[in-house]
Amino acid sequence: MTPPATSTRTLSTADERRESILEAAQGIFAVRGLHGTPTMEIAKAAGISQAYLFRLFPTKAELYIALVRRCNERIQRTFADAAAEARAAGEEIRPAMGAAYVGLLADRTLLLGQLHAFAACDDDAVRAEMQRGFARLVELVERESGATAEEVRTFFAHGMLLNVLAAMRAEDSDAHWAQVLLNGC
Amino acid sequence: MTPPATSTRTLSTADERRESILEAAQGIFAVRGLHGTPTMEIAKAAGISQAYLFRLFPTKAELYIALVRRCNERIQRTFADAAAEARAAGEEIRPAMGAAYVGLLADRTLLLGQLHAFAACDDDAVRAEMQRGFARLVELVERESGATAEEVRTFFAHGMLLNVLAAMRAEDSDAHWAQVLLNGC
DNA sequence: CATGCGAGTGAGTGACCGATCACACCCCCG
DNA sequence: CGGGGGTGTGATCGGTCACTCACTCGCATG
Repeated sequence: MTPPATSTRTLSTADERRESILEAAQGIFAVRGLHGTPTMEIAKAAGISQAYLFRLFPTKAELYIALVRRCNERIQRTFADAAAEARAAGEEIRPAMGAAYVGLLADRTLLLGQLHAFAACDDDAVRAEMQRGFARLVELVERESGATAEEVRTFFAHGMLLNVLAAMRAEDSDAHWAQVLLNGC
Repeated sequence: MTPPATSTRTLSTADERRESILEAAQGIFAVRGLHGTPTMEIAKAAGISQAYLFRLFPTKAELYIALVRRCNERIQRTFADAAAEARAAGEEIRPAMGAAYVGLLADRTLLLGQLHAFAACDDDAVRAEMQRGFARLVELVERESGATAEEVRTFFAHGMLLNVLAAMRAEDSDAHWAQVLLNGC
């Protein structure tokens, strides 16, 4: 069933392929979004044929949703880990979650991917996945940080601002507006 | 040149058509975005043939950019008017801009359209237009309201949060996360 | 070695979409 | 009334895209 770890396989298992496809797809979808990126580009980036991509993900939409779920789970896990570590070390939770947040910002494709996921929310399945992700994340932040509703709201608001600033490439601009809005990151 | 106002014209001028196309396009593009919406749908919504749409806007991208510019100008004008009115009435500027802001929120297509415009920022021309719009808006808010950089940042951050909440249809949800994030609108 | 199964692909197919073009129609002006 | 310029359309084209199918190959097992 499971090949030994020392195996010199040239072929991958389907699960390994799915994972590497999702990894490649994240970088591609993050630039042009669900409707803007052809499946051929993703297949190329993943190093497989387009035909095989469609065997592993029966539909472009299903691939996209799997990617959205993966990103949401990654964000969720990052925050949960940070909170758990702080709690175990007897440190304050709130700054730890802030730090985890800043760490996430380093990944530009995550921010852009999230923005495109919001834009793709016209699709029912995408919207359901995003709502589910937000629900879990808000719950986690509230429970772990003990912040008030207004604090939580401002926390997420600044996150969304960073999404759009990433899309506009504010970091590459030294214009006044970019300085003002990016200040504090 | 200009037809008399009492004319019983059945044909429109090109400028009138362009305007009604942009009006129709806003509602359509706001749902599925630049890459997700076919030009045929816009032509249908505007009540003209697709061929004529392409005569009035030589390219789908140019139509989209004209729309983005129109939206930006509308936002800009709304804020400027609110500030001017408050100033003339001797009232405080900052609450007036907040009120103008809330008024803008009533138009869901404006929020969704802006979100899709951010997502379309991979296109150089779209990004340039959005940067220009943001630059002018930040400048206006700063100058008129006299807010600090941090206040301006938080102001825009909450605006961007409302964009994504509109995309996720948080207003139609009575879930906890929606209550928390929408509270105060 | 034989055989069976999962990994992987080249070559399509039908549908759709952006863009074009030849042409019809309306309206104003001399 | 005739003609010219602006409004508007039907038909279509070239290209692209999501998705399919028939097929090959690699590898573990007996």
